[in-house]
Amino acid sequence: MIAKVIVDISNSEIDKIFDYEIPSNLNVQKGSRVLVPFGTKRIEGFCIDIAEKSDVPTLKSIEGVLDEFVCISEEMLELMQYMKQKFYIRYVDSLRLFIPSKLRGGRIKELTRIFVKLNPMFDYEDIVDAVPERAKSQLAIIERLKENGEFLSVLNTEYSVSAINTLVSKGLLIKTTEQVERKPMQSIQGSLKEVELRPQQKRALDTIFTTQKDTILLNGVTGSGKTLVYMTAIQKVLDEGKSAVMLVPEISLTPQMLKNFRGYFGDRVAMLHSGLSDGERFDEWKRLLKGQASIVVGARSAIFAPLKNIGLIIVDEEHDASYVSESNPRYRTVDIARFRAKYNNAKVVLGSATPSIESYLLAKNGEYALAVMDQRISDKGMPKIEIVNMSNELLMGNDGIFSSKLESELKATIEKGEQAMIFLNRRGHSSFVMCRKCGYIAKCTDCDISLTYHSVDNMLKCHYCGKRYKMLTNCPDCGSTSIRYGKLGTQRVVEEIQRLFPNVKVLRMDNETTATKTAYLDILGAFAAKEAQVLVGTQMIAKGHDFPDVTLVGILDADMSLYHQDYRSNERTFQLVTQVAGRAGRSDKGGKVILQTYSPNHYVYRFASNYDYKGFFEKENNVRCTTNFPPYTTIIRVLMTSEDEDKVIEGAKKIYRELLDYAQQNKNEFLYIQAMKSPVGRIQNKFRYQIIARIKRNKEDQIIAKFYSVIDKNKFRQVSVFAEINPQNMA
DNA sequence: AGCACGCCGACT
DNA sequence: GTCGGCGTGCTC
Repeated sequence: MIAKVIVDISNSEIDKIFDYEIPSNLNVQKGSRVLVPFGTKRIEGFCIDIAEKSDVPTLKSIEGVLDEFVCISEEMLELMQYMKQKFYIRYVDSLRLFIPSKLRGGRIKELTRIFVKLNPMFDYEDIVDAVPERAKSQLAIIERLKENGEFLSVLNTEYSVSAINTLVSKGLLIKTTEQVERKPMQSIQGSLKEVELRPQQKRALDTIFTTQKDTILLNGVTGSGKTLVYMTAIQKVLDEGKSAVMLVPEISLTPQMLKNFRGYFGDRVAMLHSGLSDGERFDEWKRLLKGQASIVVGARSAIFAPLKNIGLIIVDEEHDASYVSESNPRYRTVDIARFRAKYNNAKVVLGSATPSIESYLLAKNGEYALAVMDQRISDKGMPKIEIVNMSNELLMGNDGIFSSKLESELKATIEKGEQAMIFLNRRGHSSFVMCRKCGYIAKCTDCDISLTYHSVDNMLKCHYCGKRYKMLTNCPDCGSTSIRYGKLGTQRVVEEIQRLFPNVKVLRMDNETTATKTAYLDILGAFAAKEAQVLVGTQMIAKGHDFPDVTLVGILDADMSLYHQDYRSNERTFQLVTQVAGRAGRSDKGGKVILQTYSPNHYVYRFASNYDYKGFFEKENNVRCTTNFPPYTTIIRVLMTSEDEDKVIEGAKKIYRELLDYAQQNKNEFLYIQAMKSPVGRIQNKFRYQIIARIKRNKEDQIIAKFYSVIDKNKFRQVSVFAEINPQNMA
């Protein structure tokens, strides 16, 4: 028999199917991991099929089978083929996503920890006698270990290292390695609360299980009880003997959220997220593979969990950018979810208070079923959003960070002993240019996209077409010289609050203060414990815990993402404002949101302040349609990088020429195609050049395929080339 | 990606 | 003469 093998080397030249003879003594199955001779080396590979015969004249033989289980299912092998044709992902790269990294490399390390116990060669009394009377801590350790040994890591927290080591070197204590069973977040236990479903929740469930469509968009406002709908739906498929996938953005995988699931479903839940060690991940993966767990809760990559017989896949916060993988392999989670749902005859539920324009349009056009929950569970309703015009503040002589309104509200909140969150919008790294007097924003004449200021050459640039403009010295609309560009830091905001309210404790949360994984939870925990009255932060504070005592939310610099050079900036700003506003007024105390902007009349704020998603959608959808942006068109970006600038330029020229040729032959399909230096011209010492095309959608598959084939054909040494579809950011 | 093969310069 | 530089091509 012949095995069709993908070798575990990620290289496009080698991402082919190789044939090997299966020796009769080996049990090689479709989906087995195998060891094969390859060139002069031995290498790991995946058997993706078994065949009777091969066209290759001389074959080598498989040398061994690596695991005692089949690690890639039939379903995943089909998914691999799908990912190849849909996202041009190499076979190996898909396969690597499907299995925990621990499995590769042939060494599955069982978790071992160092265990310390009294040397059983001696009697307890002899050991005590062997220690000098005055070595108090050594005696204490012996006493501690009299009955049972202890893990060294635990012992280290109780006694000094030197005392332990002295005993070990005397041979009175011995160290052994013990296997430990890993159970991530074991301490997290919750309890199930019996909650009656509200009519809207029942209706949503009804839609999920009765619709003929495979995908349901659940548009529920914050606090409408989506989680309960998810859990009830999962319970239902579990009762049918099926399994379920629950995806959340990485940042929402808080202990609280995991607790809910543990409380409801207990041991049937496996978790896959970035906080796990390789070993923990492997253990959880194996529990899923063996069917010991039938629910997986995790971030994006959990969509590849080795579950069988999936009945339901939930994608919470569907609009979140983290569902699109931006580095290789690049894929869209929802597409994978829909593939797996189709294969298993299951349902996909996309939940969000603020669905992406693309998803809502699909729901509107009948591709998805739509379920709406527009009422909050608490009777308080949504907190009122008040828009403050910062241009007026400037006219009144206030050029500070806070408007007088926000300052007085902050004061009142602090005096009442309640909490406030100050949100600083810093999405994106480059800054737009704005007139502080009239709110004029510099935009590209060709693209209707705001320009980005580049301090290096003091120019304004459009990141979509590459057009360059001179930096403004005064406003073309009102002539004011009060032109602002640049960013506001969380640190400065904290200082300002401390200056205004010297006795108030303030916490700060941003990229700098959350360098470690737990720092983020620590800060949120401290705030929840009311150790501080004010929390200042970036996007990070938009999601996460419920803080019942937060009655005021201030949004500074809302415009930052509004005028970011990105066609999605309106959508993102709407989502952000809605989400941040949802932090306020979670309890009976109610709440208030102050939104500071230089563009108080912008429709994003108008709709956001009324929590009018539908209104926003209609408007934004219209804008996308008339300006020819996605989802009505598709943007393709080809990025070429190299340490050698001449080589990238040479390669880019060649690829561009070929693509331009193709574009001219298909003039009707192309709205735009241009080659340029990337907005960030050099990253990690590599020069970056790009080709950007905007195309109509009716033949997009064909055109995208052409782009990939041109890229594939033009391989240059020392130049890496790849394509992105509707890129999330253009750096 | 590795690694062998192979064809040119400067060393014992 | 040969050690070793890295350009080219192959891996069932």
